[in-house]
Amino acid sequence: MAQKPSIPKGTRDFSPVEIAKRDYIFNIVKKHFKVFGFQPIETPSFENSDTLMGKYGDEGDRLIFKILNSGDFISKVDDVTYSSKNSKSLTPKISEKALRYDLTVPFARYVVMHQNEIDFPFKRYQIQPVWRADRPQKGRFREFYQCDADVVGANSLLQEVELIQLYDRVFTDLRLEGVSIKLNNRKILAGIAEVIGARNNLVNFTVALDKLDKIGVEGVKKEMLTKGISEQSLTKAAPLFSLTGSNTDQLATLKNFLAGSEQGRRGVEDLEYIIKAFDELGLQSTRLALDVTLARGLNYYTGTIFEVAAPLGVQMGSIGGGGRYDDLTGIFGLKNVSGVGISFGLDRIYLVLEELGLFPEALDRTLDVLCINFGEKESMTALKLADQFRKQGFKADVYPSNAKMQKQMKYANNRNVPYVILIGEKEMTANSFVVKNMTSGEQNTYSLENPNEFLNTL
RNA sequence: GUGGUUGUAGCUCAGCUGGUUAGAGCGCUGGAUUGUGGUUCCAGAGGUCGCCGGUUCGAACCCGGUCUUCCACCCCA
Repeated sequence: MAQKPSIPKGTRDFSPVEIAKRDYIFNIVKKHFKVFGFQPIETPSFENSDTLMGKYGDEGDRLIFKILNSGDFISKVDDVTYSSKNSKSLTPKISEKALRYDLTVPFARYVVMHQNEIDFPFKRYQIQPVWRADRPQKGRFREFYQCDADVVGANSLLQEVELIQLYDRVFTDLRLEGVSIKLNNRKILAGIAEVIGARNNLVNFTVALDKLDKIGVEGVKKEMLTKGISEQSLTKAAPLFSLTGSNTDQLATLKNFLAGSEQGRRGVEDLEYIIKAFDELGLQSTRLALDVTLARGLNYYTGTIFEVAAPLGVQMGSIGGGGRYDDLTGIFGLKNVSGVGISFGLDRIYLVLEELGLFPEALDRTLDVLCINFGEKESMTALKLADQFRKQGFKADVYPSNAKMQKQMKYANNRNVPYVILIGEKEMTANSFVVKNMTSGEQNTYSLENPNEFLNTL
């Protein structure tokens, strides 16, 4: 008996319309990647486990899909490990490969392995699926695409400025208005922790701070207290919970607040440079917003932190993120190579565009003309005509069988074909073809000698 | 990984405290219409009620497990 087929949790099939929409986004993103001078690379879908494990924190390790070794792997496990029933110690003995969790760490690995062939600064983009053994939710999948652009080997903040421009160009081109690019700096977060006396608790402090817009001031304070941050520290941090005003105003407040921390001051300088640059350069459709509560990717970001929020009113987590990491390739033995990069969350951008109805209508036009099949002789003539159309780049097809007219028309209708071509006995003798406009219902006759007369109207 | 939620026809969903043969709309197939779709009318096909087990004279409905969906945590694109 045939069983009902299914696909794993958090994965999806993509139908033709969906592919057309995905390609639409891909192509726009790619176009701008190229225009900004980025070059594409690809890396394997799976890596050696030690390349990935330990790079994303404990939480990340848990979410990495491990690949079982081939062969009789279990017999090679020593008895002690085997009977310990401890997943953490057993896993490395039965699995030495894992599915890629993001594109940044594999890129770092790539840079180290190919350092002698690469001309630095190296700007690369990469569009490939990644896998996370997460629990799915809306806009959260276990297999999804990331589109990354990173620059390695350049310390200059000019890169940050360019990456923000890149975000701006892509979202403008996608006609997605009201996107905000949130900006912060790891050095500022470290500076704050230093100033309020929570230096040893930086990660807990920032993770809690990151939730400000979600759980409110009281919620954040509560979480910080339970994570061992003192009452005095919280009192000192109070001004941060109510930062308001323009980016410049906030920077001024921060500068003051962080005067006692060298690291903090450097972070402020970084942000100041970037924000000032945009006073001069301007942005097309996005908004740049300083946000000290932003704390992403703390496991490797060391400088700038980016996060892109969908337009107000759209219920969706971040649609992009990125940052600067001074030491990423250091893990793989290459010191002093700075990197900065951004990522587009393709699947989420898709959902946002869908929700706002921003996909061009033309995307579902998968066929420009369909020729009705009237029989053997007629279909041969139709095929010749279709061939001429195809040679000129139009999407043309001939219905494969001499089915009932009604059925063929219905097929054309369901496929959203704008023009149907009829070549029957009458047309054959007159050496002509009839074009029916499926929107208006109008019909026009053209000569088979000169099909361009019709094509020129398309 | 923790807590909750969902699953009935291809799709969206009804289905009473557990009681004969599980329904609707849309879609599909055929006909009205032998060269005209999208509108209309008529007829028809299509369901192991997610899966496995239990309670019961009797289960779509109650219980347990499992898979899936969505949500809140954790974390994150």
